[in-house]
Amino acid sequence: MSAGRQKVDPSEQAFLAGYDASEFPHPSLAVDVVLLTVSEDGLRVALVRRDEHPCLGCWALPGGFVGMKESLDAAAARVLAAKARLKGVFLEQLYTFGAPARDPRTRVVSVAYYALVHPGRLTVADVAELQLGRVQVPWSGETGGPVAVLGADGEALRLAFDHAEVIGMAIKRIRGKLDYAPIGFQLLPPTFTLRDLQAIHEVILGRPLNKDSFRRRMLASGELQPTGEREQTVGHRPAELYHYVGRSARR
Amino acid sequence: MSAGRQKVDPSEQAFLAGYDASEFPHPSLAVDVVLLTVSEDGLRVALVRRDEHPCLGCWALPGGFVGMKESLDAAAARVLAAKARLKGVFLEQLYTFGAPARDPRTRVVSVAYYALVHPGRLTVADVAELQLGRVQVPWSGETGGPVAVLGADGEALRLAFDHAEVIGMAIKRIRGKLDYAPIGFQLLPPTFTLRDLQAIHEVILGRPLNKDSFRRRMLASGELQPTGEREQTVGHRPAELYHYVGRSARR
DNA sequence: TTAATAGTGTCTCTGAGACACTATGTG
DNA sequence: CACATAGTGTCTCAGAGACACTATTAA
Repeated sequence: MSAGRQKVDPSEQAFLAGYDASEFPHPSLAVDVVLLTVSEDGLRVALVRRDEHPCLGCWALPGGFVGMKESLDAAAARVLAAKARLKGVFLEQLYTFGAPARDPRTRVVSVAYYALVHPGRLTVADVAELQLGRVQVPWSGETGGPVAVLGADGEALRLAFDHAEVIGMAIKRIRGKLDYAPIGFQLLPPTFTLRDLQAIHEVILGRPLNKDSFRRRMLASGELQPTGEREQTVGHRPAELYHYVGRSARR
Repeated sequence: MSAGRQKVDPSEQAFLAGYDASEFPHPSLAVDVVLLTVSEDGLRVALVRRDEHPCLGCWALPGGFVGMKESLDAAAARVLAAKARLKGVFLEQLYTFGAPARDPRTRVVSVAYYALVHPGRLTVADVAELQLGRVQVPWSGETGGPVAVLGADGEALRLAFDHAEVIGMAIKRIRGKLDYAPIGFQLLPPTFTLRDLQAIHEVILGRPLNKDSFRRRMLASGELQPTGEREQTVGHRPAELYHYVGRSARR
């Protein structure tokens, strides 16, 4: 229930059957953001290096505590702006992780968000202690479970807390939403070819897609509008450039 | 991020860029459970009457605060056991609601869960101040948004806080998951006919379904096993009774 | 001209909807 | 018997996969 805990009178005590008064000190509340992007060699996630205990030297998702007068969405947006200098990107709540021992020091419940962005909008260099790890998904379909993340030199990164699970949950979610929500477009520049879009879908789903069927489905959706322009200098016949116009343009 | 807040040394201060130290008092953390069932006249949700301010006399979702050493899932299960005397029912996290002013007194962030149960397992009489309201969904498909809930005498109930939104989110979620997750079976007794199952699906989706196609789809899924028994005394040809055997039985 | 990819036309296969028909219970 | 619903067989239609073919650009 959503009652506050200012005055705990006997009637509220009775009302909250099963609630132990000794539990009144409440958990800390944080947000963690799974910032995903797709580069040429696959799916990538933004991680920051922890410079203190616990998990010193591990890599963690960008995160922060929720302010008292701040909505959860606002907290996630603030974290994204502070850690990755990003504003106005796709950002959606994912799941809330609250295992009692997920942080060994104290109780921290974390509301996880996921964000999607085109790599062109990301400038890793200007944010210290941030890297884009390569995500390795050890399951197919929407099975779910923890993932591995590889660093620049190909070795697996040590991930902090339950963040391997959190990233896995984000992958599972976007795989499920990919074919009915405008997710792929978030990972592309404003104008793109159908082949670009298919590559994004294949990277997210982790399997090849049928070219013909993909083209038909995308064009039939009415969410794409041809710009009349073509890609430049590609060494072969250039493809038409499209841009996303959303659901409303559907006839 | 999932760091605790025991010792806040300068390096952590720098690490948590954008985090204001004045915000350290953290929000209260609660769980609310959307307990849904399907009776003959439609979808129903369990509500408890608030007997104090704010929203005195309104109807609220069963809920409670999260204990310091209790997982979120455990808190939701505890609430369900305390308020509705239910154990072992389907229970899954839904969404976390954290608008700063959702509770007018103090900041309460609520992790919403939804539970599904067959009405035969519910005994409303033995729990005081609990009623099963009739859910009226004012949108179609998976549009989402708040719902209305009607009391026994047909008038709309005044719902506490943002609980109309929370229930709406639960409906949206189960509509989306209905055809790829074993949700319908949770709302039926262990043994049921295909017509029963179709009625459940129709109530959840809020629209009629094609009988032939529904039968084929369900039988082809391999998740149903005929018991060899038939329903009794129905005034016409009795239908075969099935029970749910899960995904593993798929060939 | 050749290489490489863009884009089209068409065939088949599968699943959903529609509908007719048969089967089997109660009153 | 009539009546109501269970359950089956079959036709059609729409979307996905497969594949052949044409189109268009760079080198």
